[in-house]
This record gives sequence, C-alpha cells and structure tokens, in this order.
Amino acid sequence: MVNQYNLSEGALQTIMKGGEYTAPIMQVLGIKKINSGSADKERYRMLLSDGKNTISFAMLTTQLKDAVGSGGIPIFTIIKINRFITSVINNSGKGDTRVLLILDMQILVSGEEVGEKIGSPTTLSDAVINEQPSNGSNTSTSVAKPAQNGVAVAPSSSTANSSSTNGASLAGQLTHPISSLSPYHNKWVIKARVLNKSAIRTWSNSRGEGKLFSVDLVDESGEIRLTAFRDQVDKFYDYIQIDKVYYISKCQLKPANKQFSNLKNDYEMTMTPDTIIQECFESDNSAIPQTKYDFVNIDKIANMEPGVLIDVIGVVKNVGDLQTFQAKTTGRELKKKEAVLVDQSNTAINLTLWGAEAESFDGTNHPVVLIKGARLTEFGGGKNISTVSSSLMKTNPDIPECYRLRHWYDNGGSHSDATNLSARSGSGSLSTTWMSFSEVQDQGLGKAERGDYYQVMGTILLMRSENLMYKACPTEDCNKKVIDLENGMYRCEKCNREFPNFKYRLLASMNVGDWSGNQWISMFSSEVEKVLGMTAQAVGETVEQDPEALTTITDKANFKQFVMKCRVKMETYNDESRLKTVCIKVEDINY
DNA sequence: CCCCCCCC
Repeated sequence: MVNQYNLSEGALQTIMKGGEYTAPIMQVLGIKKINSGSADKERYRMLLSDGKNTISFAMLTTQLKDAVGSGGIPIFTIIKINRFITSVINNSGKGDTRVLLILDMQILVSGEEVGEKIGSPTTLSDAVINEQPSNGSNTSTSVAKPAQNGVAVAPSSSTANSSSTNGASLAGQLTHPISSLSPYHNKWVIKARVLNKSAIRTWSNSRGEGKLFSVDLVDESGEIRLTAFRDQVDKFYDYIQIDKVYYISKCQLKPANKQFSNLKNDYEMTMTPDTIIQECFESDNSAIPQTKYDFVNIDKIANMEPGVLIDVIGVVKNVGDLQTFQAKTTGRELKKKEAVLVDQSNTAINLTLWGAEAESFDGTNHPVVLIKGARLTEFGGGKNISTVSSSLMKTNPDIPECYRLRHWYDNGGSHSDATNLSARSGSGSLSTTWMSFSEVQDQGLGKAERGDYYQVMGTILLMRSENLMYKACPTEDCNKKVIDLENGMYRCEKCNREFPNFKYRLLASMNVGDWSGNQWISMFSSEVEKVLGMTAQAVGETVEQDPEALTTITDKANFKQFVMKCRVKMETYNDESRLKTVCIKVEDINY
C-alpha cells in the first residue's frame, strides 16, 4: 500500500545503532502504561514503526505525560519525534536492551484518521541493533568499563582531560538518562550538568563524624542529587564545578529522603571509591538543561508567605560588616553578613548570608547578586531573604536580567528611594505613627497577629512600686526570673541551670496619660532605667539596703513626660483575652 | 554515613 503519510523508513535502524536522525515520523502500533510505583513517575512503553521496522522499547518520558493525556496515544497515531535519546537498560538480568526515549514529540495525524497499520514493518532485532558498526563511530553498545585497579578517574592537575591518564575515558559512550537510574542497575553512565554544589560540611554525632558535600545533577530526562563523603570529598570537591557537564558512573543509588530534597527523583546517589567522574569536553552540550530561574520581583515578595524558597536578583545597595555571635539555642558560633538588594520594582529587601559565604562575600561596588532558592523569612513584621544550604548564589551572572538591572541601577536606579520590605513595623522611628489613646481604642488596634504599633506623647501618672524589680537569670540575653533556692543558689527554669548569682531586672506597670485619656502600660528594664535615671542594679541594691526607698524611686517617675512607642496586642492568659500595651521605647521629647 | 539552615 502507498505510504501516504511519509513515515521515516529506515530511521529506527539508524537511530538504534546510535546514529543521528532529525525529527523522524513514526506510527504508534501499541502503547501501554508502565507501573513504576508512583503516579508522578508514570511512563508509557510503545510499539513504534517507521514503516520498515518496529521496536517495542520506545518510552515516553515523564515530562510528556501532559502531552499524551490521561488516555495515552491511540493506536495508529502518527507522531513526529522532535527530541530523543537512546539508552542501554539492563533488562532484569536478561542482558542489555537498547531503548528509545522520546523527550519531545507531537501528534501529526490521529490514530482514528489513519485507521490502520502502515506498511509491513518487521521487528528490528537486537542482533541488528548490536552488530558492530563498520566505522567504529559512537555506537558502542557497552557501558563504561571499570577504571583500572578500581581507582576512580580523579582529577589530574596536569591534564585537562583526566581520562588520558588511565585509559578509561567515558567520552563517546552511549549514556543513560538520569530518569532510568535505580538501585537495581549498576552498569550505567550518565552525562549531566552540575546545577548546584554545596559547601563542604562536617558532622559529628553518636554514629561518628565526617564531612560531605553534594551536587544537583540534571540531564534531558530528569535530575538527581549526588553526595560525596570523606575521601570522595577530597577527591572531587575542587574538580566538580557548577554549570559544567560531566560523565558520571559507578555511584550507589538509594531511595531519596524527600524531607531533605526538592529534586524530582525518587532516588539519590552516593559516591563510592569506584566512582568515575570526568568532565565532558564535547563542544555542544546545549541539549543538557541549564539552571532555570524563576525570578520574583522584590515588590511581589511583600505578599508571599515566610518559609517559601524563591529566586531573586537584585543590585547590592549596601552591605554590612561580618558579624559573629553565639546561637542562643545551640551555643554555636554563627557568622552572618547582611546586604540590601534592590531591583526595578524600586523595592529593597535584606539578604542574610551565613558562615563561609558571609565571610567571602564582597558586596562593595554594588554588584548584581542572584540567589536561586532563597528562603523567605519574617522578623518584626518585615520580610527578609536568607540563603540556606540548597541556595545557589551568583555575583554578576552573565544573563540578560543582570545586564538590565545593571543598566537600571547605573542610570538612576541607585538614586531612587526604594521601599525596604525588611523595615520592621516595631521600633523603627519612621514607621511608627502618632496616635492618641482614644484613637487607639476607637480604631480597635491590637487585633493584628504581631500587634499594632503607635507612639504617644505620654505623661506617667502613676508608676507602681509593687513588683517593680525581680531577680533574673545572669545569662546574657536570658531575662527569666530565677527561683531563690534559699541556699545561696538561684535556679533558671528556662536555662535549666542553677547559678550562685543573679542580675536585677525591672518590669514596671504604670498609668500613662495623654490629652485624650489614659492607659495602663508595661515597660521593660532598659526603658524603665531611662525613666528612673537609675540602672536596675542600682535600684536593686538601694532597695536591698532600704526597702522603704522603693516608693521614693517610683515617685520620681511620676509626671515625667516622654515620647512613648507602644505595642498593643491581644494576649490570652488563663483563658482570658485582653489587650495588653507595652511601651517598647521611651524618648525624651525633642521640642 | 548528612538532613543544621541559625541572630536581632
């Protein structure tokens, strides 16, 4: 019969022997869904014809699921295959089988319209597929040979192509798609691009100690994480570089712990002493995906939820010094550096970098910085972004967005007065609005989650002397009241420790009036000290000597006038909710 | 074999 649909006769033989063929047209003679465990990994296996031959190992990859639709492709449909790769898969111990992986295709004629098998194609046998090519081109059927002496092909300082030193080059091998990797196959070579490389991290716990780093790998079929421990860290850390393409073989596969990775793969890999990694020097690796960025304009971050990971690009408007401090909970020494990023939305946000990244970051001269996978955080009502271990940061990256931002900033952007999303609604003097006590009441302030902030010109009408001071935990930054054990020791329940000493703290309750009314307010130690003109320690020692002196001290506060920045917030105590007002800052009145 | 992602 006439092949009126112009199938690409002979294409399968060429392709399955490793040759090139542009956009072949094929007919689907059968299709079935392969149950691979999880719904998002479902694949289709097809019986495919080019009019002359058929193969039964044609696979539709996961990402084409949407193009195929829930019902699959009807039999007799004619398709054009826009992108494909071939691969060798270990077929459950029955030997290697060559498969055709379809990466991109389109339907040309529906199966219903075609209605029949075209031509009389015959099965393309493994014998034909596997026969040695006469020209010795890149159609080798074997996967990587082990490196000599089981030694991985490590980077060599003297040779660009390390394979030249031990004869186990993986270049030119038929490679396997990342999506085909599983713990049940160990003979494979992938060709993948490194999208991200972590810093080297050490750990020490009850099961031992060591160091590790990991990389995120991608090819046309999917992505996977590869982690190196101990010796492999030394061997490969410097060799592997972000954005480069490598042949990789002989890693150990195991189920991925989804809790700690957002890569789309059910498995992850670990390097072994046999692992081979060689940079791929082929001139055109453009088919292997590059990092994709989904940049969020900074102004849009205002409406996003804390905790999400986002891609941000901005110009460093200014940068702070490296800061070192102790983590309160773990006691670990932390290093951080903050930079303010701004973009064309004329909005800025603070970026926090940690550890080695903070130490090495040079934010001078206003570089453009991009962060893929920055974590959005919230503090004091302001939004911030922070790098986490999975984040990818680049300075002055060679991408169009970078040049656009550079141009914008250098042509006026730097002079614009950007809104900073990181501004805290709490104590910053600019963001607090003037209100009277009656306005606060009339407008029903205090219902917001984080409370509402305002400032008043207030006069202290009465400062209570009762419970003005207490004995607090001597630990810096812990102001918890201690329990006097009556044996010379003081116990802090928060620190779960006993101390031979304590520090005095003040916690004042006072009635404050303004022109519109009055309000009971709490005030913490630092501000009470300003009001009284005495340190908490001095108050404590004075009262130790003479308990009667307490009222003399508080009386001195009465009728003093200050600018008071206040927070009003609904608090629940013993099932009872009521509005509580705290004066977080007192300032002398600037006439 | 890690799996923390921190502070004001």
